[in-house]
Amino acid sequence: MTPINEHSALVVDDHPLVARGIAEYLRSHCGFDRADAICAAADLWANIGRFGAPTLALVDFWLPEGTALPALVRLRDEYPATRLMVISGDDDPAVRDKVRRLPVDGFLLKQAEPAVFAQAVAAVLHGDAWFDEAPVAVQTAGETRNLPLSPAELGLTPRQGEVLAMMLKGLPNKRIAQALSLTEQTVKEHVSGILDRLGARNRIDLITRLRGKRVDA
Amino acid sequence: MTPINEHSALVVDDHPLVARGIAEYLRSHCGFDRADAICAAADLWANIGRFGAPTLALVDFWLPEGTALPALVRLRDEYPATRLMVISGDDDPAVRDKVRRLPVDGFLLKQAEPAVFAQAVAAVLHGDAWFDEAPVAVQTAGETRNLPLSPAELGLTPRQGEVLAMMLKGLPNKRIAQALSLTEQTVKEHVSGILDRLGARNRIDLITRLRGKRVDA
DNA sequence: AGTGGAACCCTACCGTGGTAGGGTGGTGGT
DNA sequence: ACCACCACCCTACCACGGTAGGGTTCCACT
Repeated sequence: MTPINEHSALVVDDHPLVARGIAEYLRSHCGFDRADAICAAADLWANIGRFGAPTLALVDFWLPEGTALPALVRLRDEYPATRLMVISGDDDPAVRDKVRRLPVDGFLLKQAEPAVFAQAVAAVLHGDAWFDEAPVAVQTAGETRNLPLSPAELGLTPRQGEVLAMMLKGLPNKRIAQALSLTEQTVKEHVSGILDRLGARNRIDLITRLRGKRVDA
Repeated sequence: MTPINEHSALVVDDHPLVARGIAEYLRSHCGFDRADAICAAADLWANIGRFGAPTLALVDFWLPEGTALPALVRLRDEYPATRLMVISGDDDPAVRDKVRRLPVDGFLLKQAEPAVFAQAVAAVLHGDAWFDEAPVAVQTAGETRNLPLSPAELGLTPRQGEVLAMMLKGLPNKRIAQALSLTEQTVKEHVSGILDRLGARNRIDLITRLRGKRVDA
């Protein structure tokens, strides 16, 4: 088994190279004698069985199987001495919230600077908690992080594209009409055309089908 | 400047540790003499100015500023000898599509196995194209990759939660009613309660506001 | 015993969404 | 000159969504 003062770490992330990169960093810059990279929760238990409980476990919130929540509570439960940190790539407030209620010692965004990373790891090893603050006014995720579709690639006319874009913002026909200086009726016809082309029964069906997507002008 | 047969690489990714991890891997496993990690498109030009154009550039599709598209076309334009690969963390078909129309030499998912990574890099260096195939039946992104909200944390009654969940799927009142064995009218009242509580004018407003979110049971 | 809320049902009313079926004018292609 | 397509306008009709009244049961809390 591991000697008393040896520091070992486990990194769990579904991106093999990311896990390896972080593990490597822990070895070279954070004074760990051993750091293993793991890609699935299943391998986690196997690894612990072989090498014993690590000093620190860094676990990605999103794993291929879903969230890491069950794995985290089990880890905490079975190996209470292991320090637990959660890392995440996307800065979703809901994720922060969930993590804060979890029995873990720290939370960190993957886009953190290596120096911050080292600082956080040191703090957690020392017995302190380390929770990343939300960066101010960075509302990337939902809005910026998806590609606008062009009307053409949906088989729509330019005008239909404009109407669709406004529909997806939740605007009613009347508002669309006045925004485009049209009759409500003309808008309705564009809407009918769009629904027909995209195979949706009504605008709600359309919106839910295209949920999260955007269309440009 | 760099000697003729030396291989240098540039890795651009907004997650510092990821960039470093990949760069490290390129050095240790892919025969690169030099591999720099960069986090923003801006630093890219500075680095090239200092060390010359790299043999290979690995660029994340999503950068803090938005997509890497402008940087990619400029790279290809100004340094046509540099082999260009795009990497991405999320497997969005729209991203694949955009990349395929780009003047780049390869595309790769970050969750690829290191061995695949090495293989792809070797192929591209050799002058071949390397485009990752979409994994079959992995529809993670949109669906699985967000946390369900509980009715309670939205200030809703359990029943309202059930109705809301179905509303967000785009179901009309009538369908919801028969699914829950209710009168359409009763559903309407739940809907009114939900709209009222969440401050939405109508269900479309509601759906667009909560776009991408899910609610459980 | 009384109060309040949640869940359920009812009738009635009205605004919006969507379809049908008609029309005009402009543009690009053959 | 013709056709096809797009964009725009019109009237008329009906289904759906949502509000506003009214009501009953059951349960939890005081």
